[in-house]
Amino acid sequence: MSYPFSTAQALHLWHEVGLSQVRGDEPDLSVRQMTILLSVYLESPPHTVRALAAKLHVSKPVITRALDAMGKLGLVTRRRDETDKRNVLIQRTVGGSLYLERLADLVSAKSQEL
Amino acid sequence: MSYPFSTAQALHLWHEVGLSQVRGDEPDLSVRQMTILLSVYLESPPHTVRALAAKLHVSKPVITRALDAMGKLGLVTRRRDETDKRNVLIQRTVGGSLYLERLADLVSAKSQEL
DNA sequence: AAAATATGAAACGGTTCCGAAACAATCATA
DNA sequence: TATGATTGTTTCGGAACCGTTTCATATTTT
Repeated sequence: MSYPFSTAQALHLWHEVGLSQVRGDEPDLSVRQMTILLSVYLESPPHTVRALAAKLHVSKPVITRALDAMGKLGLVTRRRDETDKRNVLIQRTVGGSLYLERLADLVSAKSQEL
Repeated sequence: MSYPFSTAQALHLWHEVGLSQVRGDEPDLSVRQMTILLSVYLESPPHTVRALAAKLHVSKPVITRALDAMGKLGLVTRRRDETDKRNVLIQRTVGGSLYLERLADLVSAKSQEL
């Protein structure tokens, strides 16, 4: 992107994307859940509960519960770390990839209508 | 903005803004609440519960409760419509303006770091 | 004036989330 | 091997949100 947003454009973009999410049938994730999901998909593994909690400045139970919820939606999976069985490794799924792909397309499309 | 986002840039922007919101002390609004707030501030008055519910494809109680919550935070106010006393007019506040101003600055700033 | 309509809020039961604390499992250390 | 740390989960009471239904008030229609 060559030029940054104006603040007015930023709000319009947020509004449009929010409208699409609220109107749509997809269950809309909370800001926390979405941020966790994006961390898992945009940053390099491994992803652990503790590391995510520290990164987002939230407690570990917040991460655990968000993973429960997103796991039910098929957006992430958990697996035990075999080298250190205390750890849980959060893994990507096809469903999560598709979900974020749709989000990215939506944002990208709305950014062209400014 | 001269060029639209790439989908990868869109996800990075969403991630960065989400991180700032989750980390910050501000209470983060739900997607629905945020979208209602943006509708009130970006579109021309008057704003009624019914119109907002229709616009977002949600039920009226969803709007009422969101207004309750955001009212407590000082982001919006309600006033009776004197010409049709069934209506409630949702009004902007200084607090709401400042809140969205901070959001806009955040998004605009993060969009420059892509 | 009476009945039907419209609007927003309140009540209800169920689900989800929160922070704090307690917990089981695993690892590291001595 | 026993003790202490570390990791993720669970539990607890409290709060918020959901959809549906019911309600009070106000307006419109007949």
